[in-house]
Amino acid sequence: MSVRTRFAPSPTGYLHIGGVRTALFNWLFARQHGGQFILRIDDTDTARNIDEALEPILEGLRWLGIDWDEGPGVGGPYAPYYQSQRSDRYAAAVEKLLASGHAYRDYATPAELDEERAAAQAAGKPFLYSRRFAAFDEATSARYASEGRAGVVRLKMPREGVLVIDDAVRGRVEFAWEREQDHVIQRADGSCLYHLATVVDDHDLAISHVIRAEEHLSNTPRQAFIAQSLGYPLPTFAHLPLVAEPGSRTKLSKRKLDKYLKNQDFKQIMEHGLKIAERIGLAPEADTFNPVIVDFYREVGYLPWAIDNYLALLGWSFDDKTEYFTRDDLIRCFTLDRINSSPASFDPKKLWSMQDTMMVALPVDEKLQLMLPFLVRAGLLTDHPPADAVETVRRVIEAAGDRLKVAGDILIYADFFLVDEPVMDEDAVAKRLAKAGTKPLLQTYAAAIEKLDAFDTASLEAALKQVVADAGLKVGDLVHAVRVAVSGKTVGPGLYDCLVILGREKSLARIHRALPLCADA
RNA sequence: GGCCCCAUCGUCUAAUGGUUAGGACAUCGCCCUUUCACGGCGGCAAUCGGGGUUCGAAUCCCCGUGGGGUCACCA
Repeated sequence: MSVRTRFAPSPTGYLHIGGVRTALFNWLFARQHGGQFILRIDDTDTARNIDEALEPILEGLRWLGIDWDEGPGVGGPYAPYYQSQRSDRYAAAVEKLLASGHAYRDYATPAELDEERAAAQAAGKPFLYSRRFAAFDEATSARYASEGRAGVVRLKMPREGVLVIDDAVRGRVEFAWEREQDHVIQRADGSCLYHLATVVDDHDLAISHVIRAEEHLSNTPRQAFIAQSLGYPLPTFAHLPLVAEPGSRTKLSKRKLDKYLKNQDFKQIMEHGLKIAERIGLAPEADTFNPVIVDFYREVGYLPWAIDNYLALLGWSFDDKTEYFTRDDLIRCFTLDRINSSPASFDPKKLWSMQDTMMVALPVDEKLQLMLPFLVRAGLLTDHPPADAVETVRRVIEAAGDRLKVAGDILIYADFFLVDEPVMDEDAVAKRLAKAGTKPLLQTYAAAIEKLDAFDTASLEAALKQVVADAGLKVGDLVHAVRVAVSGKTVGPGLYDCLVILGREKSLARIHRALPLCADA
């Protein structure tokens, strides 16, 4: 039997980092076995704007390189891949379950159900529906209907025995049938619910392995019941450990951003992202600008494979040492039996570190291609920048070296090269230029580099050392001042690299322009 | 609360009965250094508790304890 896995997102408008981990594991498993990875859209509930709410999810997956063999955009032999378009299959399954006595029509009102639930709770007993308004034949149905009651279809769960699931991650798991509710599978309006739909689809699409998060483990009995009642063989289940909050074991949730921001590591990642977002005019208040959502990383300029690689290690490991994988290596190494069963908390610092390592290793040309769009969006470059501007950026990237952690960092390191006049940071000026004695030093250095034969890093450095030596001072007394004078800030690539990239003329102009900011001494 | 799952450094994890319990991130110290960053060297740091089984337990069993998930006409 060929391996077929699926990722079945609901069109919610965003791709959750935990969802990506699930998708990734399904994808890896399918790729390793030469099987198919299917994308199915579980939209049984949401009726409106599916396209709009789905696009960010598809885009996120594409960006991450998680490609699907069947599903939206690519079609496939089992189309359609939207649950909203498969309702006739579900209706047929419901009829079959009704006919075989595995389900029944129920006419209890929500209030009557609440009453039973409250009574059970008062008695300290687990709630189990009495089936008081169940209709097992047409006549009873008709009678309830004539009373104005609306009917749903419920599963008629077994009330004895145990279900044994052999989970690929957790091993043998047992459930007592008597603890299972008579879940609703079809609403009063005839539409079907998730559990029914997912079982029918997994069977119809010939899914061999259902790899999903642990939160679905307790849903498994009702799904197994539906499958068995319909005569379907059970797929292999693999329940993944939850992706938990930083420093905790609670499920990671998009809505708890405020809480996570109290975590220093998380906060740092967010604030760094915000700094970049601000420069490219992104609305940081946007719902999706959140490190729990994949969009955040794409917009800030992370490398997609860094996300994949990091996420692969959340709940899975290859051995005691290997942490960095190429795409092919990961596909080759991945196995279900090395998936962990305890929750794994999301550590933004570890992700950052992998991102850092991968970005450093990236060839300059590739960095350039990733970074240019950020400069365009920030208005520092035009849509089709002239070759000399691109060359400047390339030289900045080389000079900045490993200071560039994400593509968006180019905005912090390249901005002052690309404008006529750098923005002078007040604190930087106060700290490095306003000091007494700085002005004559700068003037002397300006005069020295004006006369330099070769305007290169070695000559610039030698000249600077000569100037401070003549004045009986230290390198630090001048180098910081020059940096602020030409760039407006205290941090950046190596100073001599900056001067060379700017060129003699601009460097001199900037130093002269900064002189009035110095204290008169 | 019922049911289910889980339990090794702060975090991700390795060790599938025999290791001084290993690695990575974070952290701390030192070195390098014109800023920032990188890098180098070193340090701190864990088997939840109690009983068994065994020559021997992080590993197997039981009981506690703790954490988590789930209990919808959501997915």
